[in-house]
Amino acid sequence: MLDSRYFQDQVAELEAGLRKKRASAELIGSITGLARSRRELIVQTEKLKALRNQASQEIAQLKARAKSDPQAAAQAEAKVAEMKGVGDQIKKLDEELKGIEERFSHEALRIPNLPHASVPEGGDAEGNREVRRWGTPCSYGFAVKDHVALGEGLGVLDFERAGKMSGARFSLYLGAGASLERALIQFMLDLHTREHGYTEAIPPFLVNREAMTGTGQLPKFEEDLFKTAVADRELFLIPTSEVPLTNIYRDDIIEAGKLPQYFTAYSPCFRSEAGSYGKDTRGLIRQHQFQKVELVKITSAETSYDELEKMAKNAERVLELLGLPYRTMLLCGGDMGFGAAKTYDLEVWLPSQNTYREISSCSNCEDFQARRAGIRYRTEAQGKPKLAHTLNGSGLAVGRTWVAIVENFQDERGYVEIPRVLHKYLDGAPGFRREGDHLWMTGAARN
RNA sequence: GGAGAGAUGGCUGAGCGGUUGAAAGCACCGGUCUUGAAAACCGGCAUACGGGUAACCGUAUCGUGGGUUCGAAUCCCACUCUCUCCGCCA
Repeated sequence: MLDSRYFQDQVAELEAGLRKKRASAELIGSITGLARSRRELIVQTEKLKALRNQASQEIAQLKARAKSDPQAAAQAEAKVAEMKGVGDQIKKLDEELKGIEERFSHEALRIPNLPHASVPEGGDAEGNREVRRWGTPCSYGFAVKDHVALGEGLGVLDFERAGKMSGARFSLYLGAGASLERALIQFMLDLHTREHGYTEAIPPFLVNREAMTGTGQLPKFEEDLFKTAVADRELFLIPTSEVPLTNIYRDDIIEAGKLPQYFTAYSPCFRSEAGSYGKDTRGLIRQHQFQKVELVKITSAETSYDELEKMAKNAERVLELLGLPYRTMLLCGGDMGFGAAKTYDLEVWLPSQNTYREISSCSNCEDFQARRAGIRYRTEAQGKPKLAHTLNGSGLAVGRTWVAIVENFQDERGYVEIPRVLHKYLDGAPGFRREGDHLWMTGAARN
């Protein structure tokens, strides 16, 4: 949620920001009027409440004297009668205010974050700016296969059986395929906890409506989520562990000196993919369930942009250690997500598609999530709490990393060479074969 | 799933329906004293919203939501969560 000053005194800035983000200016709609009515109603009801509080004290004092002073008793009765109407009036105004507040937050919660000044103009991916490129795509002396052909060929990936039990956009990894996925998770977590200073977490994978609202998935994007309702209890499957990790400090005040906080977690992620019909229907690229290692930072307002740069580097490091060519894109306003003020996307090279595909997205949400979720911090022991800044990034999407490894490191036999940093996790595992210094995924672990 | 107990400020813990934002203690911060520290003493110490250039003022908040009342931490109802015991389970 945005600072309420944008709905009152800084409407022009709000409009400019929304324009840059290619968000409809209709979003502003009635919100400025609602903000004004809200303020007026608050002034009105609070005046009445002050009157009532004062009268209540007078009544208390009069009643205390009433035993010995019949006049005081009569005065108390009169005061009570007088206040009867005021109470009703307050109740009426409170109801009216509640209605306004509901409409106000209904709209305010649906307005996206505004982009940082350094975000380029642009309406779609065309407007993104490449900031870094690493590695050189390999040239192959044979016809490259995509990861589906390779995975099914090795017997480590089975979409047909996954479909039988769950439907389209689900996958079944088997044998060496599952081992590779698990090794990637372990490798990423080890790297981020041991070298990048993140605290590992295993958070809940089902969260409530408040948590989803805190990070911005709700109320606007409910149709993108899987929801469970068991015995009247409403829970949502997380679309990313950004949600539980960021909510660790929901409604908290973090004491001075405890920032920044870094968290990393592996989790499955669940997305309905409503509205992506026909896109990426083949393979692991777009699934209802996928695995991800997430990075989340809670920082002070002063350091969040430095921390964003570091976070993007942390994610890039994973690709570099795996030897996967990538480029880093600074997203333009129109291509950014709802809560982000600035986003870097990492895109990995996929030979079968002859292009770079998104594998990580690192964003600074500034205080947008913190305001919704009530995440604050103190700069000094006695200081006023301030809204924290929250950042999140993939470190990385595991399924897509699996795809990139299988495709980039395939050979003519249809085997996949395993990057050196993964050897310690996979050497000796069924479905892998050592040839000198090299380790290959050869599949055939299945009977 | 069954039975019971509870939820008050950073923590512990009082609180007859009426100056209770809330006693007391601890913790924390500032000061006096001290060569320094401790002890002792004095003072301070919640958050949000609204008004005001500001000093400051007002309102709300005692798990959450409703109700009764001129007035609710205190009474009533519903819900949530926590703890204990039994059952079940990884």
